Amino acid sequence: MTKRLTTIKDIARELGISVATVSRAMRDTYDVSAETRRLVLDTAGKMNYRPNFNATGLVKSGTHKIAVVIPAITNYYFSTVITGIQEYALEKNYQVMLYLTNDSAYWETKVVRELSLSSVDGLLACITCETVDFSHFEELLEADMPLVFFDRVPHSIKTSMVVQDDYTGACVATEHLISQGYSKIAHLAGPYGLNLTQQRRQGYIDTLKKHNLESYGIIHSGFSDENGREDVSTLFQSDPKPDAIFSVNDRKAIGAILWLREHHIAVGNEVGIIGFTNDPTSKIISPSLSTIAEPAYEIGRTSCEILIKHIQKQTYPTQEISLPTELIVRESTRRE
Amino acid sequence: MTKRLTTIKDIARELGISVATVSRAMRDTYDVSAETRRLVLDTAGKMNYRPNFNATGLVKSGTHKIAVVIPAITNYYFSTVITGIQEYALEKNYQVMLYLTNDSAYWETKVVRELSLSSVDGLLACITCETVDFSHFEELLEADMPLVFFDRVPHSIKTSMVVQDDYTGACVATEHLISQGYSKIAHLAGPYGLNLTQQRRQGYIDTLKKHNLESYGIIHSGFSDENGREDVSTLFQSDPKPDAIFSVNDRKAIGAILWLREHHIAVGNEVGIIGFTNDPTSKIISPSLSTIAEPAYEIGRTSCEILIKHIQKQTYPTQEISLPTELIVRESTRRE
DNA sequence: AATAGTAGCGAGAACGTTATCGAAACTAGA
DNA sequence: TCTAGTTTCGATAACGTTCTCGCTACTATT
Repeated sequence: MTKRLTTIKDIARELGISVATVSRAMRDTYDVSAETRRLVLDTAGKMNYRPNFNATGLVKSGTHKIAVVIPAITNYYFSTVITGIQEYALEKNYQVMLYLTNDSAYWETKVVRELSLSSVDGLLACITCETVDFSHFEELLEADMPLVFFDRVPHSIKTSMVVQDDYTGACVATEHLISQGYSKIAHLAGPYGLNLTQQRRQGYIDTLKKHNLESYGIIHSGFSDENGREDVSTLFQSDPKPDAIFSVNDRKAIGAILWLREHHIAVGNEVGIIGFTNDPTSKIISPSLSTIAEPAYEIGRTSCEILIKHIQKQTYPTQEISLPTELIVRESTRRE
Repeated sequence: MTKRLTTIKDIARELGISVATVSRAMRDTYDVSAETRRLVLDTAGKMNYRPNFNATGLVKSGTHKIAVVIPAITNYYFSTVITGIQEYALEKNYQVMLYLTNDSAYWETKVVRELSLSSVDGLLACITCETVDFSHFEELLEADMPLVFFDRVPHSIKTSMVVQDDYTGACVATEHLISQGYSKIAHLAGPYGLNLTQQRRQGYIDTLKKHNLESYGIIHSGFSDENGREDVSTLFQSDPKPDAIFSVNDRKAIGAILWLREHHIAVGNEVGIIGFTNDPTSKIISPSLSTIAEPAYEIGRTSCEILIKHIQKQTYPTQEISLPTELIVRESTRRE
């Protein structure tokens, strides 16, 4: 960037008017005649003028940028959420800065702490599996930084958040398994501490109780297909064995299917499996995976929408939004 | 952001010294005693000081930000590339701004044009399938904006770019099919105009010629599994039918497998299929998909590395880097 | 003891923009 | 013709940094 860019000073000199007038003409105008306005806009175009965001940000103390802090983007859910965020932000003329925490609490606090308050107008965050201390987020709130959480939300912080309806989704999933004739149902749960693993687990437990069924095991672990593989293997090494599995997400369910397939256990007929997410691979795997579809794109859009409302109006009230999920039936929960 | 943040003025007033000294003490120091430096750093920590990037950016005319312009992030390759970019950028204390073009040339030019030169130090781009006019990129180069392309690169612009070795990868893929005993090989190609579809297609053509084989059809279309589905269906409606397929990417290959499976054609035994990417679903689908693995993460890292070198040294020479690929053999190219 | 050199610091301009205040020029009312 | 009001604009001070000078006080050299 050695070449000097054209500034409003250059335009002012070119036209023989003051910088103040040029500045006024640029924005939605008052106090400036239609003619000079047109003149300014024309020469600005000719001189290829671009506003200097550092300068405007300095004086208005607001950059049109929002930060997104997220564990990863290499899976369907997160990448779709980000797509939703991005699209809404661009519509509203905000730019998004991306920070990957790699599901490490250390990186999360580091990133959030070093996130200079002056460089973004607000923050959209999805916490890691490990995060137990939220002081880095609380510091931001104390400095009046708008902050909204999505998907993985902390229990203790009072700010806006948007999630899918995890509890009802889990209820629907277990209900579906039961209605298909499965009765010995186990649950592949998510990592401890996360709100969504609690919700989905509780939905599972409550609908079992409602039908006077008992759980055939709950195993907590990470979100990967490898985790699902391991967990289903320990589940099937002990007696009595389950005849159905509700998995906290699709990736673990897919790991489970892979393991069962290798051990010649017929998925669907012998043991039913349902996941959560509606990852595209869930309809590619065979047998295809029944699942609870999450509105990932909408979660991205609405959380961004709420954040921008908070940014534009400090008094905007804290909101907790829960978006509906949808049952998608495929082969993995079908008997013959 | 109503609450006023602490500035170096506040620190200066607190300590009874000048802002200049505080500013010097903050950075890697010269002209400041060890004691005042320690003092400044201490009170800066106590007062929770964060540098104002707008101010530093304004005077140094450099934000520590880079922009990434990419068609989408909802697939394995792109999301992994971004992860690589992100990690290297964070190591070097750069922040990344994300712009999704949704594979639309209109959005690409819009985003790139409106990208204020003052808001980022450099640009990392992967063009859309549609892009034929590159003037929006050329304008940036004329303004001395560092710019490096990755994966999908334009043919006509003289700037740094990093790609995988598409040509050799395609050669290895077709070579593998031939060595497995397939001889009637078709190619599911990418969209016209893209450099990588040309390279992979040429690798396919050249190794066929080398073995005195003729092509059993080349069909150009998009990158989705739906495209693969459609193309393989038209391929198998006309005679003579191929006994193997080299697909420009894994998603199309997966679409092809799905179609063949539905039509009871044995993938592997009857017709061999090989893809390109090493998408995780390629080992989940059954039969599992042989493929050419792309170094997505490394492409992200090295393109970011080169961009930052360009940013830090205007005279850094233009580079064209080609990273090696790797053949991964699975079930889809195995005969009994 | 006189001079030169250096370490440490302060004053003030600059970066590009917006905001405040007031000045000119014009219009309208009497 | 004078006054009051309005429209359009210019000067100038901010915003929070960095950077260029230059000044002081101390150390080293002769």
